[in-house]
Amino acid sequence: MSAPYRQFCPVAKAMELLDERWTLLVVRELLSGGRHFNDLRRGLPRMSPSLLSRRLQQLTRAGVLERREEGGQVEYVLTPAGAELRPIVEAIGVWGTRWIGELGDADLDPKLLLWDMHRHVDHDALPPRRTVVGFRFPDADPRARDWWLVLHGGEADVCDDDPGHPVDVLVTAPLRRMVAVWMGDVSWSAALRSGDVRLEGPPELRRALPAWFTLSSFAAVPRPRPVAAQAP
Amino acid sequence: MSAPYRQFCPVAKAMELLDERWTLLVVRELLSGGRHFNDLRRGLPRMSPSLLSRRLQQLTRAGVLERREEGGQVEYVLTPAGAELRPIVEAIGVWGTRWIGELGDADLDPKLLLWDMHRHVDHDALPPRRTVVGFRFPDADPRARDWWLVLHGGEADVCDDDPGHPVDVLVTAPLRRMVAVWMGDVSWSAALRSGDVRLEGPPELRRALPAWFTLSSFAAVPRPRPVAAQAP
DNA sequence: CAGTATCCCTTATGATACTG
DNA sequence: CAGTATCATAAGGGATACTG
Repeated sequence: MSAPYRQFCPVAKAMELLDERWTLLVVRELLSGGRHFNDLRRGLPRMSPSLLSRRLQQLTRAGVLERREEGGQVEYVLTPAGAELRPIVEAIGVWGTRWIGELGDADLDPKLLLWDMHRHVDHDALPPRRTVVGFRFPDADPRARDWWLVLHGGEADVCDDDPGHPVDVLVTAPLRRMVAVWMGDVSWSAALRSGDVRLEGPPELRRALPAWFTLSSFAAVPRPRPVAAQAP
Repeated sequence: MSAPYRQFCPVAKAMELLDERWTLLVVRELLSGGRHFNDLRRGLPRMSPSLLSRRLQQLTRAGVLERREEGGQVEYVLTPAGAELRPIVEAIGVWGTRWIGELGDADLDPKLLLWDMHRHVDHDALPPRRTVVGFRFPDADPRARDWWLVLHGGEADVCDDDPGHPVDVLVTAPLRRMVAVWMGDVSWSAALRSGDVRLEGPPELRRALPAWFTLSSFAAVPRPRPVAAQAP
C-alpha cells in the first residue's frame, strides 16, 4: 500500500484506499454483478491475477467486500460499505463521460466492448429462440477482429471463436464507431444511415437488433454543451 | 503519468487522471477556495512543491483547472469540468466519514486541524474586536504543541508562533479529542463535560467559543448504525 | 476455477536545495 | 510568492509461470 497522506480529512483517508491503481475498477466490476475471481478478470483483462488477488484482499481488509466460500464456491460480495461506493463510481463515470475527450486507439478494446454488451442484453426483446450475433471489426487486431454473442434462454455468451452455430445477424463496423454507438455518442440510426455500421441478415432481425441491447449505463448522460458560438 | 488502463469505460478513463496520488486532494483544496500555489501547499503540507507543481500542470492539461496570471499574480481556477468534481469529492468525503475507522496517530496533524478551522470561522459570531484563541495539544510533538488563531475583521490567521497579542481563550485538549470534536464524532459539550477539552478565559468567551467555529463540512454526516446487538 | 509465486524494472514519489 | 532542479530510493505493478 502506498504511503498514507497523514491527514485526518476523510477525503484523504478514503483516497488512501481508492487511489490505488485498479481498485475502483474492481469495485466497478463488483457493482456490475461480478462475483467470482474469473468474472472479475474478464472485466479487467489487463490486470494481472496477482494484483487482482491483492486488491481483493485489501478491499476485504478495508471492509468493502467479503469473501464467501460456500461448497467450494468462492464469492466476493460487497458489504454495506462497498455498496455505498456505487454513487461514487457512478459519479466518476458520469464525469468521465462528460469531460474525457477522444479515446485513444489503445482504449478501444473489443473484448471489453463485447463483455459490456453481454451484460446489457435485453432478453425480452430477443426472438424466442437462440440468436447469434456476429461482430466484425475490420480495423481491429486480426486476433480480435471477429466475435460472437450467443443469446439464448436469458444467457449471453461471448465467444472469440466461432461457436459453430449459424450467425443470425452480422454487425460490421470500425471499432471506434461501434464504441461510439455503445457509449451513446452516436445513435444506432445515425451510424447505420452513414453506413459506418452495417448489419447483414434477415431484414426483420436487422431492424430488431438495436433493441436487443440497452446501451452502456453512461450512454444517457447529458454531454456538456459545447461552448456556444456567439450569435452574430 | 502511470500507464493507461486501456479501457474505454469512462470510469477507467476518469480514474487515469483522478487515481494518481494527491490529485483529488489538490482538487479538494481548490474546491475549498485555495487559489494560490502557497495556499494549496498549506493544505497539503506533506506534498512536495515539485509534485504539486506537476499535478497542477496535469490538471490543467486535463481541462480541470486553469492557470491565470494577472499582474504578476498567479491564480488557479477550476474550469466547469473541475467544478463538476465537487460532488465526487464530497461523496468520497462522506464515504470516508462513514466507513473509515479509527484514525492513526500519524493522521492527527495539528497544522491541518488549525488550517481547516481557520476556514470555518463564523465571523458573525465573534466579538466585534480582535480575538485570539490559543490551542494547546499537550500530547502533540513539542514543535506543534501550541497554536494561535487570530480572528479579526473577517480574517483568520493561523500562527505557530506566539503572535504577541494576549490570548482571549485557551483551548487545551488531547489532539485526538480535538479532532474528534472537529469531525463531529464528539460534541463540544460532551468533550467539555468529560474534561477532555478545557477552556480557559473569561466565562462569557468560554461559553461563546463553540459557536465561533462551524465544524468540518463532514461533521453532520450521519454515521452508519453500528450493527445492532441481538435482542436477548 | 481460484488463485500464488517470482522476478525484474520502471517510475512515481519524497526530500532538499535552489531561483526569479 | 511561485515555482524548478536534482537525486536516490522504494515499491508498485506488469508479465509469466505455476499449483490445488
